[in-house]
Amino acid sequence: MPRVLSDTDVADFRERLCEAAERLFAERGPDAVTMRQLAAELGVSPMTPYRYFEDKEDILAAVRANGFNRFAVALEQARDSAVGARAIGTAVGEAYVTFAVENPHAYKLMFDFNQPHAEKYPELVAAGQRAQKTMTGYIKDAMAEGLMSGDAEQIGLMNWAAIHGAVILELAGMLPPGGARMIFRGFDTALIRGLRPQD
Amino acid sequence: MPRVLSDTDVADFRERLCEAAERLFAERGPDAVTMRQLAAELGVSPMTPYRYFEDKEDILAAVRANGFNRFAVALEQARDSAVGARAIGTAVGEAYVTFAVENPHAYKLMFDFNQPHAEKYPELVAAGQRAQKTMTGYIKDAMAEGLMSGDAEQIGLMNWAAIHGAVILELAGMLPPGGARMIFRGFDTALIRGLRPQD
DNA sequence: CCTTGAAAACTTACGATGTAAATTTATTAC
DNA sequence: GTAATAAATTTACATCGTAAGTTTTCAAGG
Repeated sequence: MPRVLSDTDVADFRERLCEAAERLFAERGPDAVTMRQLAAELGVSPMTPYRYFEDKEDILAAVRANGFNRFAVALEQARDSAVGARAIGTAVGEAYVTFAVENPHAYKLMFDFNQPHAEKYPELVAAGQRAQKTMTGYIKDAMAEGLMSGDAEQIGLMNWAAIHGAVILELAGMLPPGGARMIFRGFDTALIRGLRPQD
Repeated sequence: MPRVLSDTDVADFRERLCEAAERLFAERGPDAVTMRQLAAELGVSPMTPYRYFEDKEDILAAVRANGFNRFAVALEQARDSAVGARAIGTAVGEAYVTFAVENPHAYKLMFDFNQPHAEKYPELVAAGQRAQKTMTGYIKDAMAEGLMSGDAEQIGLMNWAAIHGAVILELAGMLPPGGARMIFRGFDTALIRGLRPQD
């Protein structure tokens, strides 16, 4: 009887709305991302998005998941463009900083630690883990190549924490522009030296 | 003529309001920090705070500055309780992690990068720089003692970024309790080794 | 074709928020 | 006591997310 939305209709709408949200974030800041503005961007009424998303939180989770997937792609490309654990580590770290600096709004949204109930969105969790996996995966390779020794898991977290911390300090305005990249490079060399086997 | 507020009256009110805001943050989360709730906590009408603060943004800036000053005190105490650059570095790092873990809401608010126009609040900037100074200051001493070589400013920021990243990972629930401290200790030893002079 | 009925979209409405404007209260100098 | 004015309150408004109610749209049965 009635017209019914196909799966691709739904997916299309969700995607267009996410794109509009990212555009608003980047061009007009977080305060411009309102339900009414989003609807206006798509030329629909303010309540229409509620047919496609649970609520605004659900929309933000989808945008974050999108961001994490783009982020993961950038990291994976960097990893695949380098040879050897040492070069891969550097390339991935540089790509990490580049993504954060070029997509500050996306990065801030992705890692906003005031986001409640992130665990309720499995797609978001999966996208985050995909990025994290690339960030930390090459540590084991570095150990296999004899570049490092220690607990791979902890060293991976260490490296990830360091870059993340540097980026966040820069995005918070507590570092000069380009500061995060410089700090990463310092880490890159110092950690490699400090974690070298034997001593 | 009319009653006029003394400077201490103003300072008192501002302080009591900041305390109420911190309490609301800690006990009921960010969404509970509304002008009406704040006013109710002080037993005044919702518009009264506007006699003492520009707007809500100004209140949050004051709360953040408060947090940074308490943070700076904790770091300075740690620095003054240890002897020798190596021990000071460890003590300050431990104090950093302790403050963040014991004051998660304050810490999150202080470093919330979604806060716009932070540069408009010189008191906040000064408080942040005060903390930064302690975080990075002992690096020069470490160099004077022959423990490290390199750019002191950059190494200080490096250390800060690493601890900050680890803390944020823990506050975001991505590390087990105590994980940030473990990661910091890993950094502490690895960086000392990696930054040692000559090689 | 037309009717029909449910899905989808829209319109309206509500409570909450930050805060501007208008109003009332309180205090002090004369 | 009274006038003047700072401080506080009350009222009001635009905007937010979204619940509820209404209208539109389109595929199937006659």
